[in-house]
Amino acid sequence: MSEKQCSMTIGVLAKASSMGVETIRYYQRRGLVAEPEKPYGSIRHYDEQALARLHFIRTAQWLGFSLDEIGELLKLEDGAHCDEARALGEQKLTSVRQKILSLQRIERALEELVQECCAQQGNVNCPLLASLHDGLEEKLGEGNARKRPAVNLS
Amino acid sequence: MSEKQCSMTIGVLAKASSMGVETIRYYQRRGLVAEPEKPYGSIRHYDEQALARLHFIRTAQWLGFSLDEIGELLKLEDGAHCDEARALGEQKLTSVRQKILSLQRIERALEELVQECCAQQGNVNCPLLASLHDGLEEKLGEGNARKRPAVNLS
DNA sequence: GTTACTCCCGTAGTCAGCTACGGAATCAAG
DNA sequence: CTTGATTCCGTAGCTGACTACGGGAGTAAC
Repeated sequence: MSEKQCSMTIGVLAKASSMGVETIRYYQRRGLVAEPEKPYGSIRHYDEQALARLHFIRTAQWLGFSLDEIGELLKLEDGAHCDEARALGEQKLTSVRQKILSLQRIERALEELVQECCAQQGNVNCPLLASLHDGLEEKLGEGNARKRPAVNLS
Repeated sequence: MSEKQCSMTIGVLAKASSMGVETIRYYQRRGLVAEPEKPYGSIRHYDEQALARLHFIRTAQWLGFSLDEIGELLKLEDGAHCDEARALGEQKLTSVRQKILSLQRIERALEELVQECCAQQGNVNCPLLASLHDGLEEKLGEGNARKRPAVNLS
């Protein structure tokens, strides 16, 4: 179970990790995954460790770490730098919490706008569009109106 | 107060809206802001309405609307399409709420990881890094492990 | 009337994280 | 030994929202 065929081509590795071949090659170029030496012929072979690393990358990515930050984490990989890893985790936690707060403010504003639209059906004046024109200061309390998107909603 | 100098150059408009000149020109190219005819000479002049539109764009952007979506909203601008505007608002509200849920799951996972790191200071084995290796299935309940970043934390 | 700033316009570059393309080499099956 | 899939490698394209550059023209101040 922990020792499959310790020799996958990149295509097999891609399937095993459900990533694209090109993605893995991209990670190699970024230095996140080592390129194994070409053993015989000229085709590289990958082992369980490579698969584990892809797993690591994907999990960290899910937690919101960028590829650069994942690079940092991988430098601490031996487990001896718990403090640094924790610091990175705490930073990320802070940014996640800020993002949640921003989104909750946005949620409340949108909620109100949509409700107002529901309340006065049939009227010609749309309160949602009106609020976009007039700004949302009343709805948000001053100081909350940011210049740029508070959050990337993809 | 509502009628300043009804004739700003793009530079003045940029300052008034605290956007860059290039940004405004970009919005013109995208069709979000009208290019006024060149009146005398060959320099365009903008009025309060242009400023209001930039305000609209920024507020909508803060709410998480993309420039494309803002284009949609602007097509409804006369206020007669309250239903469509509300529908767009509801869609956005749904995606905001999903994003909040994702972030809260991430928050919980990070919280636990950081706490474990704090709990066993001085140990060689870092539980945060270990979890990234092993995956977070235990911490998240199966089915939550997404392939790609759940959220853009910029 | 000269200097210095701003505007106009098109094009191209930036960031992140991929994704695609094209041509040569290699490998496995028949 | 040929066919067809896969790999290798470099380079280029994609998305979204800007941001920068370069050269020419207009405009304002002294």
